[in-house]
Amino acid sequence: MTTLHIVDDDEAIRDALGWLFQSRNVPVAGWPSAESFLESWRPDTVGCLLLDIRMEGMSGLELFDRLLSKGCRMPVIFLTGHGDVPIAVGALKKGARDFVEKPFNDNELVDRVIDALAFDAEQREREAGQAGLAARLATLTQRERQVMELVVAGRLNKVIADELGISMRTVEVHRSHVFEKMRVKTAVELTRLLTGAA
Amino acid sequence: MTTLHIVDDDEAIRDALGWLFQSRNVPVAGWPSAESFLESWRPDTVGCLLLDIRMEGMSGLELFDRLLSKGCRMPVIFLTGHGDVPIAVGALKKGARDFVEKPFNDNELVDRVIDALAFDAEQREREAGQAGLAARLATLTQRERQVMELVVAGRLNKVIADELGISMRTVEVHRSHVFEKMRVKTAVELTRLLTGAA
DNA sequence: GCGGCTATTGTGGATATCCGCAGAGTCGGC
DNA sequence: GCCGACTCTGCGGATATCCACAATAGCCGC
Repeated sequence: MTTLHIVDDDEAIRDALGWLFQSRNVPVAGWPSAESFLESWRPDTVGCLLLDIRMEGMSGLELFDRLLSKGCRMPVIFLTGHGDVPIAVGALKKGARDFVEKPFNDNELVDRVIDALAFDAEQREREAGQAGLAARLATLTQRERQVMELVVAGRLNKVIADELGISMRTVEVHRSHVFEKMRVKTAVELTRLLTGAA
Repeated sequence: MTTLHIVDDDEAIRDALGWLFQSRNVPVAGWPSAESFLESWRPDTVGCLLLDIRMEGMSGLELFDRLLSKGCRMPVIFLTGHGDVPIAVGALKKGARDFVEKPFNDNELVDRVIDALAFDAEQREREAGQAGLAARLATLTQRERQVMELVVAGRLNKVIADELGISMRTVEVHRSHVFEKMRVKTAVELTRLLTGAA
């Protein structure tokens, strides 16, 4: 289980939520403002976000926007005592995970947070696989990448040789280097890797 | 542009919406109840749905559920004068396209409907490609399908022959039949077809 | 300048794939 | 019973792919 980040400018609420989640064995971190969380956020911050909408300074919605533009993919649950439908709809359409009104039912909120944390874990697992892939892709040279793209496009070696204006033999060399670096044995496996198939 | 299906038990609202959308050149069909629309719905019904939540008889939400279980993929916009946040959040999380409160702004509603119609058109375009694929897949025999799966899994012919307990030559025959029926020339192309790559 | 990386090409041989020609057995429909 | 399908198999040859061995050349850093 990873951390639930609670951003709310009301210390009493942060404390109450802190107790609630710690009693359910959900690790919690509290932040008194959108600014403070934004400052401490790093691309490798994991878990989920419980975000109050109305706060002094930056609002929860604005924090959400800023995080999105920074590439943050953590699931976000909005919490608000002033929630209205257009705001909820807008937040969800932008990609928020959930939207809960105060006063909330403790068990329900816990369920939603756990759901969001599970989603985050799954998402990171998926991305971990992609990270290894990206690392292997990074070891390819330009030429190898070109050849790889044509191989994955279904071209035969002779056609690739034509298109790149080099000999078939050279294509074979690059091709085998690609297979080795990408740790596959056939063009089909490589295609599956790059198109993200099971 | 395809049809906007308006489901609302208030004739005055249906009429008003009908005028609004017809003036914007959006074809409209009106339904006085969830039941009436559900009855007339067919898997090839296209466009988008504008659904009132509170109605005599079946509610808009229930209609949505029923349509989903029938495999309906039309984008749905909920319209309600009694909307509250939990309902909106629930509807959107179930896959509704949008959620609008009455009273609404005419231009905004039109924009959202047009957005939903465009989404529906794109979605059907994507599915059209898949339909041709499905048709070709249907022409394969059991054996050809088995061979195809192993080919796409990256196995060599000799391995496939082993796994199926048949000779390599037979695998080659099935393989070439698969290529012919699926209209591809290489295993890589076939893999791309089946994994839905660009 | 030497060593390492990249890109290039060739020869030749082992494997794999693609295909036409030929034949055979099963099963279901007319 | 014959015909059409699906399945199975072998032979041989044309292509394609995989790979070890061998070599040339430019670029970059130590």
